[in-house]
Formats: sequence, C-alpha cells, structure tokens
Amino acid sequence: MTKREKIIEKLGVHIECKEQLAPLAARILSTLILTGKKGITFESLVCELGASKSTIFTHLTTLQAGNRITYFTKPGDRKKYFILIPNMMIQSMSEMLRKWNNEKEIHLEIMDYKKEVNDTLGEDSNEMFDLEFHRDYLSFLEQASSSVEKIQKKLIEKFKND
Amino acid sequence: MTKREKIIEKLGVHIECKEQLAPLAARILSTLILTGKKGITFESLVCELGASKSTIFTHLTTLQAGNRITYFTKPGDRKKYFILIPNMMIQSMSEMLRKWNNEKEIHLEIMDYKKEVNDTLGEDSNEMFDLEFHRDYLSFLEQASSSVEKIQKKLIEKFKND
DNA sequence: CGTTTAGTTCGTAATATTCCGAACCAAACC
DNA sequence: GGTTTGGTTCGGAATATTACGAACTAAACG
Repeated sequence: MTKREKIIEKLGVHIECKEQLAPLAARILSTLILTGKKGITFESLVCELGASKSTIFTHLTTLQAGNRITYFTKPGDRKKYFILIPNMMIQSMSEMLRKWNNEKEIHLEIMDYKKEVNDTLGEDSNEMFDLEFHRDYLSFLEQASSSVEKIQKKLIEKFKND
Repeated sequence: MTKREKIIEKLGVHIECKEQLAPLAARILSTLILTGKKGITFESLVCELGASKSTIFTHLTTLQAGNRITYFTKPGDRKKYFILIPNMMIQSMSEMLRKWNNEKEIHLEIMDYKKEVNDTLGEDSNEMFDLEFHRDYLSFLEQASSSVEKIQKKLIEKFKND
C-alpha cells in the first residue's frame, strides 16, 4: 500500500463513519480530498479504488445529487474531472447548524411537554420532571451554534475576496 | 399516538441518525430522555416500545457497554430502573472533541503528504497541491474545539457543586 | 459506417443489520 | 418444592445495504 492509498483508506473510514456513507462513496470523497483542485476522472476512480464502473457511477451520482461533489471539463476532452464542491467547508458548517437547530426544536418540544405534565401533578410529586438536562443542552447548542456561525461568517468573507 | 409516543418517535429518529444506532436502541435512549431521573424498567420498555424482550435486552446491554445508560435499584424491588448516564452532556462533548481531534490528525497527515509531494515537483507545476482547504479546516476545528472545551469546563464546574 | 471511448442502466448476488420467538435460568414467592 | 417474576441466550427470519456484471447508449474518431 502506497502512502496515498493508506491515507485514502484512513480518511475513507473516517468519512464513512462520520457522514454515514457507503464505504465506496466515502472512499470517493476521500480520493477527491486527496486529489484536490486538479480533479480526477471516472476511469481513474474505477482504477484507483478497484471498484466496478457501475458502483463508481452510482456513488458519483448520489454524491452529486447530495451536493457534495461536482465536476469540470476540459476543452477537447470528453472526460469529467470530479472535485469537491468548492464551498465545501461553508456547506458542511451550514449542515451542522441545521442539525443543531433541529435538536434545539426537539428539546424545546420536550420541555413544553414536560412542563405541561408537571402542571397536572401535585406540588411536590416524585413524578415531577426535571428540566435541567434540557436547559443545559439548549444552552450548549446555542453557544456552539453561535461560535460556529462566527467562524462561518469569517470564511464567507474570505471567499468573497476571490 | 399520544404526545409522549410522538416525541419518542421523533427524538428516536433523530438519535438513530445522529448516533448511528439501531432504531430500537435509539428509541430506548429517547424513552430514557423523556422519562428522566425516575428511570424506567425493562418491562415498561418492552411494553411501551412494543418490542420483544430479547430485542430490548440486547440493546440495553449494548447501550450499557457503550456507557450511554445505567440503572439503579430500589430496596425490596427486583426490577432495574434504567436511566441515562448522569454526566451525559459532558460525555457527549468529550466524544465530540475526540472525533474532532481525530480529524485534526488526519488533516495534518494529509498536509504532510501533500507538502512532501509538492517538494518533488517543479516550482510551478500545475500538479502542485493546494493546502488552503486543509488549513481552513484545521482552523475551524481548533476554534470549534476550544469553544466546546470552554462550555464543557463550565458544565463540569457546575456539576462539582452537587 | 464500424469502432472506440466514456459513461449508464438494471437485475441480482453477497453481506450486514435488526429483530424476533422459544427455550432457558436464577432468585423470590407461596 | 412448585410457580411466578425478571431477565438471558441463541438460532434464524426478514429486511436493508452495498457492490457487481452484463448489456446498453451516445458521442467522437477514423
């Protein structure tokens, strides 16, 4: 195994697990990260990842549909050169924020529910719900979100100057 | 479907997806979050989630092994009362930080590899790797980590006063 | 117009995940 | 000491995921 292959596998496993992708989809992303802006062709992927054309095709299609990758072409060259979407970092931060917002909403919903139930219970019933966990969680999500938002804004600024 | 059932399902789906757990494992966690500190028994879980004893058992076992849940008992009562591990928030932040650190290391490794390759290339070869993506990613991870670390420290302080 | 290149489609084999039922066990109850 | 309670084990069915191969197509080449 070459150093390149080792990195593709290691990063592949990481992506597979983190992004919940099929092993080969993850290896494709991994390869694109390692290949960088010069892009990589369909055929090279088939060859480098040792998978069938149909498998590579399927995963390239779903990765494009999921707005994770794209491609460019060269004049007088029928091949497609696949690359990560250019604003990948910003996108993945947005994704992160979206998930955290979803979590916030669920916890708010649960707190509402628990408050409602508490109200129907006698003053110091031992059935009373404790809301501290949810309050802590919400506070965490808010702080983490605002921190990531700040980082994201800086990045967006940086990309404007291009 | 009662309001409680609706929340269990909704939170369950969320946990299943976020934590990569089997549907029923996620529903168990979901139920424990909703039930809170008073805990819930094996039998109640079987009944409330409409799953078999063996399934509930298997998932309770793996969730305990994964340090996600625990239980307490009551004098003169053979039943186990399952609850989330008490310092759940702190643990899940640690988990988050651990993953981010892993990502940092991989990106550092890739940067090393790319620098090495760049050195073997002619001055302005178009094959040269661009390291900006990795630099941005590392910077993001560092900022996000330090922000989460701060929040975590505050929480640890808070829990000491118990 | 036949051939090569660069994909594309689809049915299915291989594998992995998830859950279940039936049988089992140990402690407590009667 | 038989029965109930509360759980535990294990083999396998049902389902979902992942990758493959063979056949196909459309554009370009010669």
